[in-house]
Amino acid sequence: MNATIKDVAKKANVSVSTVSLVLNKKKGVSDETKQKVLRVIDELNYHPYGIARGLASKKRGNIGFILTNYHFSKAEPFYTKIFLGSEFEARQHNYYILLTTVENNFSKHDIPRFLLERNVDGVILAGKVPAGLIDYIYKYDLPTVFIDYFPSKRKFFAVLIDNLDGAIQAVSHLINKGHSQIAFIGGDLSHPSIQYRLDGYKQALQQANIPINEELIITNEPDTTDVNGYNATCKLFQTNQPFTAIFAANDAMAFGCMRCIKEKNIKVPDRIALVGFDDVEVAVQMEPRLTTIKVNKEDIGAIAVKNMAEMISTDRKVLGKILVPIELIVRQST
Amino acid sequence: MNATIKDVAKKANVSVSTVSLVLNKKKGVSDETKQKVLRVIDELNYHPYGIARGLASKKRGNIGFILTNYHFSKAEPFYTKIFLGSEFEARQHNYYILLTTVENNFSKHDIPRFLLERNVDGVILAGKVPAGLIDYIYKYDLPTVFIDYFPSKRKFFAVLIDNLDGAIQAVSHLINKGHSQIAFIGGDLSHPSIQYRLDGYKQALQQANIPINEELIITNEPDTTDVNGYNATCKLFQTNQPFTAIFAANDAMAFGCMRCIKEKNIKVPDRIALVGFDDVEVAVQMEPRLTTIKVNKEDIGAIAVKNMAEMISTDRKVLGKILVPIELIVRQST
DNA sequence: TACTAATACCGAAACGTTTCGATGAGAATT
DNA sequence: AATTCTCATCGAAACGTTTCGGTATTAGTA
Repeated sequence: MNATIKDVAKKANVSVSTVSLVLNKKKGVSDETKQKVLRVIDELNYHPYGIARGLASKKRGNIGFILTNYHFSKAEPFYTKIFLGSEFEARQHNYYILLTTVENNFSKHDIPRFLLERNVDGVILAGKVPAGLIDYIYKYDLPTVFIDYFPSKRKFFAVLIDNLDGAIQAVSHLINKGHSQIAFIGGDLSHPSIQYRLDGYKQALQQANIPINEELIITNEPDTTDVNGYNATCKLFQTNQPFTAIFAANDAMAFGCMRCIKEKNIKVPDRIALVGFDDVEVAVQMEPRLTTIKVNKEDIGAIAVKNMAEMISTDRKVLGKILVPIELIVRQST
Repeated sequence: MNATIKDVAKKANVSVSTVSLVLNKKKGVSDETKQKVLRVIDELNYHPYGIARGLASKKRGNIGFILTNYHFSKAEPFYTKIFLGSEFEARQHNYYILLTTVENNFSKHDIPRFLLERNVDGVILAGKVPAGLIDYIYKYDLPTVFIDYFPSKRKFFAVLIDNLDGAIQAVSHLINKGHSQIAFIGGDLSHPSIQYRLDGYKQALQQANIPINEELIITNEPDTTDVNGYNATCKLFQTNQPFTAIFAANDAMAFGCMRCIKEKNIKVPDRIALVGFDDVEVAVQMEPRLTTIKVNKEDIGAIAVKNMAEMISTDRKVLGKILVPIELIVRQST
C-alpha cells in the first residue's frame, strides 16, 4: 500500500542502500543521483517507516518523560507546562515524548513499559520521583535529565529553578518598597526548592542590613498548599510580632495567606504587602492580583529536552545543574 | 547485552517460534514447555523488544493524541486532564499515547510525524482541530476518535459531554431554589457545546412553564473566557431587566461574571444566584464557591482510549456519539 | 491394521530499514 | 604502463520479532 524504500530504489534505478544514503543525508552520492532519488521520493510520496528504521539503526527517536501521578494531576499545571515545553522542543529535534506517570509508592512491577521494551533513547524525570525507579534507570545507563529535583547520592544532570535568586529579588523588592518587617511563610523544608527560597529571603535581608526575626519565619507546615498558607498566616498573626509584608514560598500558599488576611479585614497592599513564587495562573485571578516570581515552565522543559538531544547525539553524559532564570512580576499586592 | 528471544529459545531447548507463542499467549504449546519457557524468561530477565515486535506484527502499540496548541496551553487544564485520563487508560490496554499539538492555521507541512512514519494504530483528536488535518487523517483510514468536537460532514465516532442534560440540571436547580427570572450568559454559539447549553437552558424553563425572556440571554460575546463573562454580565445589567439568577455557559465566564457582580456590591447568592459549567479548579477557589456542573475530564479521555483500543483489536470502526454524564455540584453561589 | 485428525513443535520467510564490506571505473601517482 | 587511490554504487547481512507452512508424534477412528 505505502511505498517502501525498495519501490523508490527500483523506480530511480539505484540500489536500496543508495536511497538510504540520500535519506540520511550521508555523503558518497553524486549530486545527479541524489536529485533523481529525491524526485522519485517526492513522486511516490515516500516516507521512511519509523519502526523499521529504528530496528536497523538502534535509535528510537523517543524520549521518556516520567513524573508522579500526583504531580500530573495537581490543580495548577506546573509540570504540565514543563511537559508541554518538552513536547515543543522535542519536535524541533525530531523526538517524541513518551509520557508516563508513576505512583509514589513504586514497586518493580510498575517499571515504565518504555524502559522494558527499550523504547526510548533517554529519560527525563520531572519532580520528586521514587528512588527505586531512579535506581532502576541508572542500571540501564540511559541519558537522564532531572527537572526541579535531583537524587542526593548520584551523579546527575538537572534543570532547576533559580530559587535563591528568585527569593532575593522578591524580598529586595519589598525592601525597596520600604518594608523592613517582612515575614516568610513556607513548609516542607526537605524539598531543596523551599530551602533555597528561605535562604534567599535571609540573604536579601542581610544585604539590606535588616536583622532576621526568627519569629516571622513560619515553616512548620507539612506542605506548600493553599490550606497550609492559610494556617501559616494564622500562626503568624498569633505571634503578635509586627510586620508589614509577607513573602510566601509559593503562589498556592500566598493564595491561602490572602484568604486569612481578608478574613481579618486587613487591606492588601495598604497594610500588608504580599509576594508569591511561581506565577501560576491563579496569581492573576487573585484580588488584588499577586506580585510574584515568574518561572518560565515551558522553558524548563525545553532546556531539558535540548540537553537530552545533545547527550543522545554526542553519546556522552552531561553532568551538573542548569539554573533557569526567574523574573519578578510586580502586580497589585505590593 | 540484553537477552533476545533466541537466547531464551536456546536455553529452554525450544525453537524461537515456540517462545513467541508463549510470549503471545497463543495455544499450541504444552503446559510443560510453557512453564519451562516462562521460567527461562524469568531467569534471563527477558522482555521482548518492542520495535522488532512492531515491525513483524504491524502493530505499533501507540495511539496518537492530537490537540491544538491553544487547547493545551490554556490556563485551565481541561484538555490536559482528558489527556491524563487517556494516558492512564492507555496503560491498561498496553498502549502509549503519542501527544502532539498542532497550530490552528494548519498546513500540510506540519502533519504529525507519527502519521508520516506510521507510528500509531489510531488517532484521538481532542477539541476543535483544523479541518485540513482531519481530511488528511481520513485518507489514512485509521481508527479515529473525536473528543468534545466532531467534524460536520463526515462519519465519525465522538466522545462528548452531555451539555444538554447539564444545562437542564443547572437551570432546574435554580428553579427549584425558587428562581424564575434566570439569565444566560454565553458566547461562540458556533461551538456545538455552547449551543447545547443554551438549548438546555431553554428546555428547563419550558418544562417549568417559565416564559423565556430573550433579553436575559446574552450570547454575543466572541468567546467563553473570563473577560467575556465580565462583559456579558455588564450588558445584562444594562438591559434593566430584573433577574435573580445567572447560568453561565462555563466556569470561566462565571468567574468574570462574579467580578462584575462584586463591583456592583451585589451579594451572591443572596440577591443573585450563579451557576457555572465544567467544574474547573478555580470554581472551588471562587468566593463564594461556585455551584457548577461537573464534567469528569479524566473519564472522557479514558472512554476515548477504551473505544479506540476496541476498534483496533476488533479491526472495525465504531460510529456514533457517546455522551458522558455530568453531575450537579451545589456549592455556595446558589 | 491402516488411515485420518489433532497436537506440539520447528524452520524459514517476512517486516523495512541501516550499515559494512566489496566492486568497478576513473583519476592520480609512480 | 602499472599501481594506487578515490569515489559512487551495490549486495547482503543484520536488527528481533511474528507468522505460516510443514513435520513428527500421538490419539482417534474405521
